[in-house]
Amino acid sequence: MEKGMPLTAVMARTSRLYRIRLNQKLSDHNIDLSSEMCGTLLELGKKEGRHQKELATTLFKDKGGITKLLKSLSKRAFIFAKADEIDKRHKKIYLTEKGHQVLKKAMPLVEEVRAQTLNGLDNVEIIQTREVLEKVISNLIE
Amino acid sequence: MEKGMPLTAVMARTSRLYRIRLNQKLSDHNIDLSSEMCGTLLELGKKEGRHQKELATTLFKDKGGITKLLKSLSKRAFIFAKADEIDKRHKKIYLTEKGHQVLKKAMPLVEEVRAQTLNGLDNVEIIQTREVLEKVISNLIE
DNA sequence: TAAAATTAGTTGAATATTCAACTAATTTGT
DNA sequence: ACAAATTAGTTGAATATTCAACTAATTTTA
Repeated sequence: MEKGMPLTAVMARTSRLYRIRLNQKLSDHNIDLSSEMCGTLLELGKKEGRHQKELATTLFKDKGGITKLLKSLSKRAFIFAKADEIDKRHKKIYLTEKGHQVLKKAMPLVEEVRAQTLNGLDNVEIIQTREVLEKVISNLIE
Repeated sequence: MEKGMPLTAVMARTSRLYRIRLNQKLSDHNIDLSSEMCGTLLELGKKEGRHQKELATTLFKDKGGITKLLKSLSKRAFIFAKADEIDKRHKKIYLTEKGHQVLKKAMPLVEEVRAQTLNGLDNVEIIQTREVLEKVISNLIE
């Protein structure tokens, strides 16, 4: 890797490579999910019926982005939405049975890629790296 | 930031935020460049006449991606291409006069955003973080 | 040297990102 | 109560990402 490359470029490259690896792993197992879709199902797996807005925040998507992502997942019949009866601006998002099934198949693959990603790193390195990235994030947020 | 969030998600978020900041800074100064286009001009500023393929490698784009990026820059008349007379498969890429001018305006803004990004980090942190990211990259490359 | 493999680049499709304009529902301020 | 502001979500446009199919030029190899 080039010495002068900015840290942000190294980060961008790393996250792109991670995404490629996970996409590949899922596709190798004939799972019709992108890594972003997969991340969304993982969040829904933790707790269903969450508001679309809350999912967007958790997944760091803007509101346009989450709309498109959920549309892809709906098209594949992995999720469905209900209006929140109390505040009709909100949509509550649920996994379908098919969504539960695909998530169950995807989870160990996500874990495999995560393990590959962190292979040979000790906890101290991981924690310190997170701390630096979080400092950078707070520098970049207003 | 959520404790359980994977390191790769933190990286993705960080590089997205960086890109947003730079896009914003450029647009605030009425510079018609995205952060990716800007990065491309910066590379060309170091050395012109480079092969498209070489630029792609340096910028971590695939060949489809670099084609589209260079097309955007051509449309704005910031670059032009010549066929390599020795190996006609290659295209050599150059900055136009307009490209040189916009690069000159953009450079200090890139430097501002870089400084903002790294504000409060010491060199040791930056170097260690790069090392961790490079380990992750080598884990993810085959 | 002719066929096969490789390399550089283009294009199109699907997804992803970012932003701005828009609608609809709810909350706030007076 | 009602106008104004806010909030959730959709849509469309431009850019960006990833991959696969394709062309054209060059190199390998048998």
